[in-house]
This record gives sequence, C-alpha cells and structure tokens, in this order.
Amino acid sequence: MILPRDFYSGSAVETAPRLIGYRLVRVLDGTRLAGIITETEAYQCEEDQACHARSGRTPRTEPMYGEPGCAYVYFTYGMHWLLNAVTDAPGTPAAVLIRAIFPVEGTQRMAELRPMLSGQPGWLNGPAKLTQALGIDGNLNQADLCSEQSGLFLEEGISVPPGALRTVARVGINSVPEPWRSKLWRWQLDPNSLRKVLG
DNA sequence: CGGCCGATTATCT
DNA sequence: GATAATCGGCCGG
Repeated sequence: MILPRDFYSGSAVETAPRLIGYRLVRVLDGTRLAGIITETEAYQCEEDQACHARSGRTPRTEPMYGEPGCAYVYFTYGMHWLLNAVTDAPGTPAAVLIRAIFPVEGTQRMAELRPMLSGQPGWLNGPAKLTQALGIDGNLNQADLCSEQSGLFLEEGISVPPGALRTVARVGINSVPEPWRSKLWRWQLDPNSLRKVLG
C-alpha cells in the first residue's frame, strides 16, 4: 500500500522520524527500484534559516508551499539532485530531505546507475547518491508521492525497534545562524540497529 | 549584472 | 582535513 497523503500532513519535524523504515520505491522503465529509508532531515518554516523557504515563496521554493505528499526535487552544487517529501498544510513551507536508503529491490540496476562503490556497505548513504541510483532528477519535482502513476512513492518497510533512532544536528549548513544550526532535526537508524534489522 | 555560496561528493594530502 | 567540480538562486549595486 502506498502511503496516503495524510501521512505527510503534519510538520516536517514530526514527519521526518516517522519516514525512517519506510520503503522508497522508484519505477523506472517498468522496473522497481527500492530502498529502506535510513536517514532524514526536517526543514520547515520561513524562520528556519537553513530552509530554502527562508527567502520566501519563489519559483524554486513553490513546491514546499504546496500539497503535502508531493516531491520537492532541487539542483545544487552544479551537479546534484536532492529529494524531499513536502509536508504540512498548503501555504506552510516544509519538507523532509531523504538522506540515505538501504537498497532492497533492483539493486543491480541501481548499481548501473551509480557504479561508484556499488555493493559496498553504505553505498547509498547520501542524498545525492540515492537520487542518482534511483534515476531521480528535476523531472520529478512536484511529483505526487501518493500516486503510483508518478513512478515515485513510499510503501510499508521494516518496523523500527524502539531506541533505534538517533537524533543529530543537520549537516551542510555551517553558515546558518543559531539556533537553527544546532536544531536536532536529523534522524538516522543507528548503525547497530541497521545491521541487526537489515543485515 | 557580479559575486557569493550552496540541504554534496570524490579525490586528493 | 582540504579542495575541485560546476551552475542556479539570491542579493546588493
């Protein structure tokens, strides 16, 4: 079953940890590519100085102001695409960055799309690594994650054991002022639990 | 316009 | 640890 829209209707901080353990599915040329989400980050509100919406509503940030359950895919560093799930009510900018997955379906195809270190432990533990492996780019910006038609959606995954989640500060935002820089808005399955649950 | 810098990654030392 | 790669968004002039 595809995760319904109301799963995304809360804030980004509320939704980000809940997404850990779910299965991110990409249908590419009729083939299912999928991974278990193991790390997420929350970005919400124009006040959050790490959030793109700090500049207000612009063509780029428009997806964050839209329907929850849609994709916000943006281009950065001149070469990378990053995938977010939009959350919260329309008009309230919020999104959850998908930072890492553990491959479970279509691994061979994913390795073709991203050959570097493919198969090595943690080879999809980066927001730009997983988009490359799943064939995600700007064409999927604003795609509906609640519809199978989009070719990008979430499904049930694994059950996350109690205490398996770690909360840490967001990364890549070193010039962001306090208190935003130190918000513990990044969630990850700790390595032990990851190994125990996923091998 | 010009300049800075980025929700990153690979490849050096 | 440091840095190149590489380009669009945003801000100041």
